[in-house]
Amino acid sequence: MRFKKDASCSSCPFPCDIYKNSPSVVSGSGAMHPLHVSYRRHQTICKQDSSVTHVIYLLKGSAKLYIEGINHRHILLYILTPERYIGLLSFFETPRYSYSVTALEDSTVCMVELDYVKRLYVQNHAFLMQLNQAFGRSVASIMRKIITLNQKNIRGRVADSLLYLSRLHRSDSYHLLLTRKELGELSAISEENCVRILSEFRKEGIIKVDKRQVTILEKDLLRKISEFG
Amino acid sequence: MRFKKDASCSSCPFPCDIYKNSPSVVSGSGAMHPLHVSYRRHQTICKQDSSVTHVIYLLKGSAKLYIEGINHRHILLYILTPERYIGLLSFFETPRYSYSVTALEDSTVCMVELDYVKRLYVQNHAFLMQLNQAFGRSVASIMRKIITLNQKNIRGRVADSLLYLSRLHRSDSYHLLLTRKELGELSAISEENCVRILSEFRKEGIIKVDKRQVTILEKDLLRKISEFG
DNA sequence: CGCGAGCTTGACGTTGTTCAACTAGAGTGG
DNA sequence: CCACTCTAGTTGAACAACGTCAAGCTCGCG
Repeated sequence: MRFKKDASCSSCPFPCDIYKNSPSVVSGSGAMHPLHVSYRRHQTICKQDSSVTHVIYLLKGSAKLYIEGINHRHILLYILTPERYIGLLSFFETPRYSYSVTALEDSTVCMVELDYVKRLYVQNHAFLMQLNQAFGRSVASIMRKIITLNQKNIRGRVADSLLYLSRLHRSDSYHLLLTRKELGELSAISEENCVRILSEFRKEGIIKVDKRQVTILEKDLLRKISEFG
Repeated sequence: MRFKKDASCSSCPFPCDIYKNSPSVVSGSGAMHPLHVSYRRHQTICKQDSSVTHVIYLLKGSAKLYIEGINHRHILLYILTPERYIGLLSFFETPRYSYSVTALEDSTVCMVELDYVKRLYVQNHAFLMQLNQAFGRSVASIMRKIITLNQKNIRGRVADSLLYLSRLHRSDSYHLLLTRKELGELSAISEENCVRILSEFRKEGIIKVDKRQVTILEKDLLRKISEFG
């Protein structure tokens, strides 16, 4: 279950970019009507093919962004952490989401109506450029993902995922937010092979794994494996 | 080799979106300075990792957009035909291209300085939305591509590519602009397997192939193969 | 205590890549 | 005009990489 409540931005503990860039009065009428919504692990924040009505901003927690393919097999593109847009890619897009987002931990988001953001967008150059740049970075990262998934072997792809998570957590030792199956989806491999590679890396002394706690011991080696080998 | 000449938009035989959306005077000074450039087959129009300085608009010919991966292996994302933006994805992006574009036929493009387009962009809502929507469609198509490349077998991927080209040419019979190797890159498979699948499809009576001329005979069947199997 | 979710490992079969050899046609220079 | 060379296309066979299936293990929870 989830709760909703109207939020007032001036009292919001997590003032977001949209609020920061809002003038005191947005012409064209209509107020912001921000809506804070909480989700628990496994709950879907937005669903592929459903219509895009709000810009969603992640305030607390974490979530996975993935595309649903054939037979509902998932490919996990990246993990969202505060404070990032969730609805960003789709904001510029056709009216429907081309991906799904699901909470990994209990999470809170702020939803702002799309129309409001579009009005803000055309009035505020700085905000416009901010959105566009964030968007551009997403595209660049998707391009890299395509290369990784198609041209690296599974060891390289798992190494990539582990390094990605290390950057995300800003530490060489972190708690995996993902199950083995999800880590496999992030690397576009089967759960079984994901486990196998983790075991290999552990036996080779490259990483330490205790349940979901991962520690990278040989970062340079892992980087070499990620680059191909 | 390529030739350059300054062009005047009012006399341009291919007036583009940028021109159509330009007011008579763009405030903030600076004229448009459009530049028409011709390329021959195999010449590179823009190069992955080089800096983005112009918005490029394809006027005549055709070109392939691809990302260069490990060991210079290419993945062909799509084919550009008039009148489409080439530099579009990168316009919103970081200062460097995340892909390369190479002419498939002798082609002509129009280049407009990025700064000019950015000024235009913030002044003209309609143009802004036009760009954003074109951009959004690109993203949606890349998402579908990821699914295709990762979750379909090679028969399905080649079927996909043939159907894609059929939509592009608006005909069930068309001249392949691509070599077998390039058709393989579009499907992210090896040249040899690409040839093999084409032969299979031919023997099964699904397509007719005479050198580069392809005719789809059993479109429904091809669609089924593309959907998996 | 039993059950289910997450994790782990081995064995096996399929899929797709790579290597190698060969053909056809187009372009080039003696 | 013919030998040459280069590119594009084609096919077969060997091999490696992954996915799938099956079995079992652990831990937390009702």
